[in-house]
Order: sequence, then C-alpha cells, then structure tokens
Amino acid sequence: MVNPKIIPQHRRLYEVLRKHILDGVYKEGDLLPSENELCQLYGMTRPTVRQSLGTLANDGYIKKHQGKGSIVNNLPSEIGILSVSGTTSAVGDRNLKTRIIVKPVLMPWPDEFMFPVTELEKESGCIYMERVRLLHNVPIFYDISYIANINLPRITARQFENRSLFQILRDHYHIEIKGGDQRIKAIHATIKISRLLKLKKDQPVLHLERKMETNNPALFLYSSIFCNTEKYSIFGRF
Amino acid sequence: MVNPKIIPQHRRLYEVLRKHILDGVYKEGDLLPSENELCQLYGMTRPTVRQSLGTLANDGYIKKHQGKGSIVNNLPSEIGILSVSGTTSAVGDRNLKTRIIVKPVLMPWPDEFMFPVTELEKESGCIYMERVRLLHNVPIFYDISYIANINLPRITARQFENRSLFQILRDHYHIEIKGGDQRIKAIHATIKISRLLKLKKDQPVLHLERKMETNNPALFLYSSIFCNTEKYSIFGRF
DNA sequence: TATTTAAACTTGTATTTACAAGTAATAATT
DNA sequence: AATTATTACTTGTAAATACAAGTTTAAATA
Repeated sequence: MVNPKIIPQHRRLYEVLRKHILDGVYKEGDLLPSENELCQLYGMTRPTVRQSLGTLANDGYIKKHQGKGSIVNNLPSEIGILSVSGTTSAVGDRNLKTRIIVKPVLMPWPDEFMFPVTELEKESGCIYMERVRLLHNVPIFYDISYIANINLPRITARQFENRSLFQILRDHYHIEIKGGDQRIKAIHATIKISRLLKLKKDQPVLHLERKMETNNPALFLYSSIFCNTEKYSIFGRF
Repeated sequence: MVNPKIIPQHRRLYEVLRKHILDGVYKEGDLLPSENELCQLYGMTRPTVRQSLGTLANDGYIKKHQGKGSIVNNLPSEIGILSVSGTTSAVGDRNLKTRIIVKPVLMPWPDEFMFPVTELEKESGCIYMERVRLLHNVPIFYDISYIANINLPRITARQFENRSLFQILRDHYHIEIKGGDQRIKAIHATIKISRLLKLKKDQPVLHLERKMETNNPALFLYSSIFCNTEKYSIFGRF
C-alpha cells in the first residue's frame, strides 16, 4: 500500500503559485520570481521548477519570455468552460447556484447517444441528472449529465444542490477528470430549453457535448450543456 | 547572426511523430515506441524525448499511460478550430477553399472594437479583410480579419486565394502564432451572414472573437468568425 | 552626452544519472 | 489448474550540470 497523500513537488509548486495568482499575490503583468529564485525559495531544482511553470503556462496563468521571466496573464472574467472540466471551476463558486431539474436516477443509456459507449458502460446502466446553473441568479447553463454506473455506490442518494458534481466525485469516489473531448454547435432553443433558461423561443443557444476522461480508464462522464450566451460569452485560451 | 534554421531536437521529434500519426504510420490505439526506443532511434536522451511526447500529449495526439506507454488518440474528424490558430490547420487544406469578400485594405480601426487595442496599433492602422471559407464547396466560415499594420510591407498586394493567412505571414514576414484568447457566442445570423453562408435568416450561427498573439510582442491578429455549425460541429480537446 | 560594449541576469535546450511506480508477462508456488 | 510472486518492461519524478540565447542593466568608449 502506498500513501496516496504524497504529491509530486512540481505539482505542489504549481498549486501554490496558482493560488497566489488567483488570490492576487501576483497580479496581472507581474513578473513571477525567476526560476532560480523559486529553486531557493521552495528547495527544489530547476527542472522541477520548470515543470511547474510549464504547466502554469500551459493552463494560461502565466506567459514565459526567454531572457525576461514569467509574466502573469490577464485572467478572463468571462466563463472559461472550454478548457476546464466543470461549470463550477469555470465561473468560480461565488455566484453560482444550482437547481436540480431531474435528481440522479439510474436508467438505461439512450438509444442514440451523442458519443459511442462501451459494452461495459451499456451493461452498467447510466446515472442521469438534469441541472440548471444560475449565475447571479440568472439561469445560464442547462446541464444534462450521464455517468456510467461503475463503482459509484449510493450516488443517486447524494445531495447535489449548490455542489459541484466533480467535487462529489473527487471527495467520495476519488475520481479525477483527466481531460476530454467536446463539440460545439449553435442551435435554436427548444421549448423546454427556453423555459428552463427563461429565453424567447428560437433564441440561439450554445450547445456543448462533452466526453470527459477520468483516472478510471473505464469511466467516462458525459455532459450535454445548453448555454445562454446573450450576456456572458464562453471564454477560452489556446 | 544566428542560423534560424536550427530547430530544437525535441521539436524535430515532435514534428516527425506528429506527421507519422497524421499519415497513419501510427494508427488510433497504437502504442508508440517506448521512450528508450525513441532515444535510440533518434539519438537523443530521455528528457528530450519526453519533452516531445509531452507536447504531443498536450496537443491531443497521444495519451500517456504510466507503465504502459504512449497510445495514439482518436483524431477528431470534426473541425478543430478551438485549439489551433487558423481554419486551414483546423480542417486541413484538402477540402478547404477560400473566397475573398473584401480584399486586404488599410483602414483605421473600428471605433468599438471587440478587443482593446494599444496606441501603437491605433497609430499603425488596421489591415482589414473578409473571406468566406468553403468546406467541400459549402460555405462554413465567414472570417473577418484585422491586423495591425506593423512591419508588413506590401501585404495588401498579396494573393490570399486558397492560401492560409497564417502561411503568408509565416513565409513572408516570419510571424508565428503563439497563442491567444477567444470568446464564443451563439447568435442569430444577420442578413449579410445568412447571404454569405447561404443560410435562412435568423438561423443560429456560432460567433468566435479571437485575439492571437505572435512572436512579435507588439503584433496581434484579430478575427471575428461566423460559423455554420448545422452540419459540422466545432471540435476541441481539453 | 550619446553610443557601444560588456556583464549579469533571465529562460531554453540538452545530457547524465538515479530511483519510484504502474503494467504485463513469466515463473514459481500452492 | 489456478493463484501468487517475480521479473522485465513501461512512464513518472527528481537531482546535478552545462551551455545557448534573449533581455536588461551598467560600464566603457567615442
């Protein structure tokens, strides 16, 4: 048995610097301490420090300049769902509320599903739920989630109000999102969608279909997200 | 003076492996040669090889599995514009045609621009052009491009038919796209858009607003892209 | 004073070495 | 024969070292 609490050093430094940036210790345009300074400060070698900075740069928090240093990026005020896993981490949980439309239920997979599912997934059945996410009390996202029922005991009994689905999966089932695929379309709001998001019928909405991979190679999460982009744009870096 | 042709080894290996994957030498699900094998094959050390594989994994071409190896990903058949710079590299140039709507002209920047522009950009003026991009002879993208007129001699005289804007910038001006920001909305097609993309009026279209950074820190490219997602979804990995 | 040169930083690339940890196939044991 | 343990692979983490290349500052020179 191995201690699951040991976190790699480069990951530790990444988390520290990321938090400092989000907390405003380092502000937009600021120069981060140089790699050698970080080595001294945190007692690690340059390759390790560079791995942390590389990940930070990759996630869009900093931008590296040869001969100059690492500069903190302007962090988007818009909704950054394109490069992250859940709506909670995309907008922050300060002003996000959740309304359950359909509580988690176990059911067979839909016949025409948006992504191909494996035999194992099909046999296990599908945990289905519908939620509306409100930003500043305005409904913005209508999320339909599908999860294969693989090693998720009692999940249909849990409380999802104002909590992130991903947080529950991480805390209770040690499931981490590793990455995923997504498709985006612009569509007309159906009657149901326009009712849930308080839109006029036929108003254009953004439709995201996502397949998310987890640390369990057999377990995927699927989401169909309808998004009102009238007020808030969806934001991303590339 | 330094030879600009020297390419880092890790970049070279990245390009080689990427090409092999795109050419089908390594197919979806295949295991790439192990890191040590790649070391021998290409005469470099493991950290260098790992850097190449890291970038490939980051760009979504492979997925690494500890103790197992690097497995080639299923490559999206959809349009992968979300994580890359131009429509050409997003869909490949095989079936992409370009129709110029407004030839490149030098003009002042619009008053209400989608992104804030610097004083230098404002003084330099703006090179403006409109194009429609056709996929399999169907109009899919309506691109409006804005470039600051900074060290781009004779650019308004160049031929843009069936060529990538980014290719011209790279070949003639040594400008490389480093990354950027984007916003996405779903909107109603205006009359002009519906005419250019052969849509019904008020059909929903995807609107992308992008700011792209280049290797010239003062030079940014801006695009406003309207996309018909009825047949083709926009695809991305995260 | 203005310009050029040099030095002292910064990050980028690359090698070498070592061990940890996950995976899969084999051999040994029951 | 089925299970368990070993072994040989794989990638992950980390250190120490060296030099290249871009940027900024300060010193030297005109």
